[in-house]
Amino acid sequence: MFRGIHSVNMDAKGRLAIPAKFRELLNGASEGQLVITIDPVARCLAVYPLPQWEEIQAKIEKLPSLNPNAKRMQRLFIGHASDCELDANGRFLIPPPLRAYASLEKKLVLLGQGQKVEIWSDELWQSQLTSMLEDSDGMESLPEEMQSLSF
Amino acid sequence: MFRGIHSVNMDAKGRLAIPAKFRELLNGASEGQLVITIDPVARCLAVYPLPQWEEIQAKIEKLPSLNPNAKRMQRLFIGHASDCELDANGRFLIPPPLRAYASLEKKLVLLGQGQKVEIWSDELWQSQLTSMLEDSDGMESLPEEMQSLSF
DNA sequence: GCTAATTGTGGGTTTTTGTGGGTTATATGA
DNA sequence: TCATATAACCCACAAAAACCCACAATTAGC
Repeated sequence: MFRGIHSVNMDAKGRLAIPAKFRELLNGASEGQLVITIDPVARCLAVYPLPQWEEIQAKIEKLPSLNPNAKRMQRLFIGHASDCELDANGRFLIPPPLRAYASLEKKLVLLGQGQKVEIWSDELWQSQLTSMLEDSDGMESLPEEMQSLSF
Repeated sequence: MFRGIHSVNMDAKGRLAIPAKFRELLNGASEGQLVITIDPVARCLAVYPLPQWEEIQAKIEKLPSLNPNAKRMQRLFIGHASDCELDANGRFLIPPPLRAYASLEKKLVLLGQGQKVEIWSDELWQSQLTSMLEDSDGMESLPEEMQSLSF
């Protein structure tokens, strides 16, 4: 299970070093093979260990092709998915089109999110974070399942 | 069950020594393995023994991914959760991003809160305490479940 | 009130992790 | 077929965190 936040730098060659904690999980689950794609909703990227990704792709492919939203989801999500492999130092290259989608420059933020890791530009993440924290209404309009959560 | 308040100092390396009482509880529940994350509502951190945290994470991950508030909760809560382990002296390192979130400097306050321990900057806690005490109206506008509590 | 044990604190050392850059291979297009 | 650009591979150094040990302070027991 991925969790936690890490600040990392993308180097001049567009390589991203995965922090040691995430690397262990990726190596364990898939010998360093991963899939990176875009988040269709937010301007960030999502990284999955290969096996988990294949399950997700299978589910999405089964959606009815004639439904425009399903088609859209397939184009965005599957269409942008690239296979990557970690090098000897635990780094991989982020494909340039994905870099552009998420406005990635030097400073990035990695967010562990259970089965996937999200990649944000530092700048975008900071503003996202600020608005999430300011918007205190959010907590009152939570889905029912959550109202009863205590933690 | 954690309870009680403790003042502690974070050392120059960002390490925090858990008071003996809490340490016993953590060691018993999880051999010193713990998870620290932010409180999405207040500017403080929350520490859980690993097993309890995993239950909570599982619940939160099951929330619908397309609901924006659920997503927000996942990013804040799971996104900031880091695994830590107590060293031989019962200390652990607070990840720098979390330190920043809760404005932690040297003097901290630990607050036992049942299944979790809250970590506050001493300064923030003092002002929080003052405002909680001043705002005595609060007690009259409690949710129904509480109106009937006797203690 | 003294001693002993436990707890809290500081800092040095070693190992791991992160970062940069050089070199070789591979692909692309002229 | 060759030239150029890009990506994979490899090595070396810098930084940080984990580990370990030793001492100070506090508490408890006698």
